[in-house]
Amino acid sequence: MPVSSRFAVAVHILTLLDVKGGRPATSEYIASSVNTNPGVIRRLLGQLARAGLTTSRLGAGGGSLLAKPAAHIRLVDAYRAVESGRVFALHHATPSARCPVGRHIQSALSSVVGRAERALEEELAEVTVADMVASVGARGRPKVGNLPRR
Amino acid sequence: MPVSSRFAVAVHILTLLDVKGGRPATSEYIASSVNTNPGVIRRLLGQLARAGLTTSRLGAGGGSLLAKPAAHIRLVDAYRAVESGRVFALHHATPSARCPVGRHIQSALSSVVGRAERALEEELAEVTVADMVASVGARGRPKVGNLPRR
DNA sequence: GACAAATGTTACTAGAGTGGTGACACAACA
DNA sequence: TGTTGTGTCACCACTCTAGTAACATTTGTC
Repeated sequence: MPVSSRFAVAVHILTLLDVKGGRPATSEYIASSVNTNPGVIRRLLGQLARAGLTTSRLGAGGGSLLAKPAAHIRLVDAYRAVESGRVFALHHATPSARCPVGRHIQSALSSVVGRAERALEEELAEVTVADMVASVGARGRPKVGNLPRR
Repeated sequence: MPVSSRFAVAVHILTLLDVKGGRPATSEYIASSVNTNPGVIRRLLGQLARAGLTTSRLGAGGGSLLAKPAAHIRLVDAYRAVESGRVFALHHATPSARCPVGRHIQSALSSVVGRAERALEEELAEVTVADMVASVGARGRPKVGNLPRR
């Protein structure tokens, strides 16, 4: 399964933005914390902004900010913003319609796969960016979030 | 997220093997139902056999069989057999240790990601190959399985 | 008004993973 | 002994990822 790190970096970005607490963070600054290239960060910030999770200020003194309180941003929001949302693909070529299994396997599979993907997203919906800030332990400022469950 | 169809094809194979009910299925036959190349099927069958889900008979009249009753093979077994089991990757390069967020984000993330992946696998553990046979509607032979939940 | 600092976007690249294809040694049955 | 079929390897084209560079545009500051 080709696995991407975009979700991990997106959560890192959002956590960092909250820790900065209102001061805009430049892509250069974020990139140095993530240990990657500013271009990669800007690409992800573009997706997060399109999803309404971040905003940015152009020009000198600019940078990115959270678009809403960290306690209102769930990790599943970041996930949907930067990933396709599909963990599984069905068959590339449609199976043989002459075979009883081939004829119905895809609809049977897609219901199972849908439940599994939903379970994954529900788990990501339980955690907010504020929770991440808390569990990262940066920051004294009292946050709404509590530690991740369990 | 790079998405593979191996799980879908693996479930297709297992379902087909049970429907054949004890008669060995050749990779050629399976490939024609899946609508792909016998080589692809053999590659997957190798992984399924290594996981103890299928066996095969060499030589003329040979082919593949389920290694245990369909009701005892859960879809999560197929998933673990043919996929990496990782839906998410953490950062490629380790984040900056000089940043409080960078220092702790990976351990915080891996616990969240672990829970999400576990939730996905738990959902796949609820369904057996026998369930798939039933919901595909092939076969009158009474099976243990019942229809997928919900 | 000019300069510097940032974003937003595009394009290119190397590397990895996927699945399709062919080839071939080996095993088993008739 | 010939045929059938597995198991395995190698190769290829395609796609996705992330790293990198470049550049127009916007904004703040002197």
